[in-house]
Amino acid sequence: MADPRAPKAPDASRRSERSRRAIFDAALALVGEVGYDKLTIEGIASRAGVGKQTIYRWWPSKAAVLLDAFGAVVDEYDHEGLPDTGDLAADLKFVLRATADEFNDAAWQAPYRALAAAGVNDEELSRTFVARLMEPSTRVYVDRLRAAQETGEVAPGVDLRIATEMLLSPFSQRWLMRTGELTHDYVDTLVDLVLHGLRPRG
Amino acid sequence: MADPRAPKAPDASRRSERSRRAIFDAALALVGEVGYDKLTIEGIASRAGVGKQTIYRWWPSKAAVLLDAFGAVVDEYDHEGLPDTGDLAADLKFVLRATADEFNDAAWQAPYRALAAAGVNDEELSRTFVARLMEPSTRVYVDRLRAAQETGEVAPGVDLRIATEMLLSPFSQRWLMRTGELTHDYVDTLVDLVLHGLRPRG
Amino acid sequence: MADPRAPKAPDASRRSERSRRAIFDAALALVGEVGYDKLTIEGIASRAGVGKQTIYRWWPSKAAVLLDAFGAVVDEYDHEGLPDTGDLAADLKFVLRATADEFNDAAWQAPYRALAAAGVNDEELSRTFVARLMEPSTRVYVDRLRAAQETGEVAPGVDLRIATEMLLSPFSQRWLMRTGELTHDYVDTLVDLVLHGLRPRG
Amino acid sequence: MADPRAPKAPDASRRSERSRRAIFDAALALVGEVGYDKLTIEGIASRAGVGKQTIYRWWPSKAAVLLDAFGAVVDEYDHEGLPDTGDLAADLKFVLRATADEFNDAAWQAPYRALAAAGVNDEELSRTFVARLMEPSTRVYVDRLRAAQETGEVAPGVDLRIATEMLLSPFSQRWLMRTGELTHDYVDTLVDLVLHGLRPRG
DNA sequence: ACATAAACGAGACGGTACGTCAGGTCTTTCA
DNA sequence: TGAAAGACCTGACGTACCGTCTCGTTTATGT
Repeated sequence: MADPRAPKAPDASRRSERSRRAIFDAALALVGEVGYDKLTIEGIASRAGVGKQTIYRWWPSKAAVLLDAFGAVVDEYDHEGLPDTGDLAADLKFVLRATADEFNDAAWQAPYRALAAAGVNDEELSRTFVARLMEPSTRVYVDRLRAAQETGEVAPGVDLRIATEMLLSPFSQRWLMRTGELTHDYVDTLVDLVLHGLRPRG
Repeated sequence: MADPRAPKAPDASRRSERSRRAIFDAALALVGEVGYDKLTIEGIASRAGVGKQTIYRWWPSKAAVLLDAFGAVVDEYDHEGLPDTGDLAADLKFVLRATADEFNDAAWQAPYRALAAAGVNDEELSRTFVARLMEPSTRVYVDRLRAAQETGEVAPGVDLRIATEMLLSPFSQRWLMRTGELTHDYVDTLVDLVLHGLRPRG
Repeated sequence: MADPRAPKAPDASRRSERSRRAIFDAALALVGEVGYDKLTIEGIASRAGVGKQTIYRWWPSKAAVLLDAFGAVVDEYDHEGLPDTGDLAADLKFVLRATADEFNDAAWQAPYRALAAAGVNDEELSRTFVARLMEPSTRVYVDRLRAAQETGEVAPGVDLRIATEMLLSPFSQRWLMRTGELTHDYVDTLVDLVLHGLRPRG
Repeated sequence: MADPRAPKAPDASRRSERSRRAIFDAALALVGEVGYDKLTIEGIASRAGVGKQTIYRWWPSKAAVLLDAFGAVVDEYDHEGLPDTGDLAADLKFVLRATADEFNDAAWQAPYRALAAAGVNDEELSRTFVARLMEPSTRVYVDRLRAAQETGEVAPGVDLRIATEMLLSPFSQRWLMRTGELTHDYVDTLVDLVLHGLRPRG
């Protein structure tokens, strides 16, 4: 029973896949070239060889377009859990070093920064951004820490969500606010310091 | 030795203090009312009873106006160091609880969020933002931790800058990305977890 | 064969007739109310209930708008030739008296003056102004004088273009520069004096 | 007895002659370089090395400045009457040919055109323009024609003001509206045609 | 296979804000 | 105290995009 007040419900089954792809490509290319503030719907449409209405039909804002576009890229990566060699510190350092390298890659910077920034001012967008892009990566750390908690490497009773934040937030914050470099040394120091705090006491 | 290529250097000594104040008030009021994206230079000028050119003469962007405006407010606070009762955990919890309350205050939210977001996409702005608004607050934590290190509460050799990040970044990140509430309980748990990691090993 | 350097060619077939009309009406009304110098594109757009871009899309300047607007009004008049009763003097006086009355009408004054003035400083505009508004009225005089030349009322060999100027220029000049009134008496005297000069000699 | 409502009465005796000259020079130079529409008070002030207020103190508009500036130049010419060799046609042709050459000189064009155009839309300005610049040149023609009327070359009873208009208006109009060239041939034809009309009848 | 309805490309439209320019007023500083 | 310098408020400029709204033109079933 459709809401008769609804303005229009475009028929998703007839949607042009070609246009969708072209819009994603254009959006990602443009945000890298001109930055988020100068990214425009008209620019995306023109670069994609698409009518403006085709964008407005399927997305409510340029942030939503970019989120979908970036999400499509991210989804192509496998999201296996973290490795579990039995050495928690080594496992965390290994993955975080790889993540640091990723964040230092220019192709990721522009869209990720843009979306993070847009989310800061737009509550709904930030919820989607967190759920779609941040939560999946966060969860694997929580899972690995839980495994470590079960083997006694991490003290029982520690709030793993907060523990993960202690690990990932300094990392993200440094990058977002440019308060420091994301080097492998930094990652190692951070992991050691955090794990020390999580270790069973006494 | 002035740069002869400089387009024009307005004479700061003739600047109207009345206009400057009115612009700050208008900017802060408007960013709270309509949000950063709908904040416009024209809107600020009109609300402040000021010509647009008076804004363009002294600031390069709306972000710069807002940064100055918010900075002026922040500067009115005393920036004493953290209390030092000898109990590091208690001191940190006391101050962080107060900060949490501050961040939950709507009047602070709008401009701070706006500037953080703008900084994410604008390197130069982010440097100013960090130096002007974040660094002063961060430094007092570093100082308090150094004092604690000297009394042996904190292990020698710990990188205090990173330690401070472990404390403040999860806090900021939660707030910026809305991944959780800033409650007193959260603050207490975070402080305990972090301090445990900093404690001398034994 | 389109000029590829041309910036953009708006599609005239999609043009809104309603907007075009509204712009003409607004331009003519405003030039009468506030005068040419205080006539603004923004004012026209606002009065016409039209976006500024809709004006800039189709006209290069406010003078061009006004020229089209006034031209559209003028085109509604029939441009029959002058009457030919066989009495040249009477025919000229009859038409020139009517023209004098027209020029003394406030509704004609504002746009005509404005365009004449704009043309003085803008060569291209003046060419259009002359071709579109002045030439058609001038031609009918030349034609009538030619007929008179064939009947012998006007001396053969007289340059009819210059003869027409002798008749019309004093008239226009008086009005433009406000050096005198355009009365029926003035018209009669002028016609008599000019025709005397054109009469066959001997 | 000064009008106490008058906002301010600058003391003309203290006026800086140096500034006045510089303003005239700047105005005439600029109107030639950029045209009347792009001539600005700020531009004149800056070029003249003068404060804007110094212009506003002494003139009400840029047209007034230009009128004074051009008038000062014109006043340096002697305004003797027309020559009177006894041959009216020859005398008129001689002077009108010289005038045609003058009007074809670029240095005269810009300010004269500008003032004529400004006068079309501004009644008060046009009165001053006519009285200051046009009337003196016109009067010498009227005087010469009166002399001719007394010798019988021109029919008694002819309105000399209108006769002069028949001679000068076609000339000015051609130039203002660019409807034709001001050649010596043109001048000769015009003079002959007009004089024929003025000749005693019978 | 073909009718038909939707999505599509294109882009004109009424708007808002941009950043710039100049107008005319006012104040400060200097000679 | 007149003049230079220039900051100020005002308001129009011409441009860029916004989001909405037609226009024909594909395209993709569904009978």
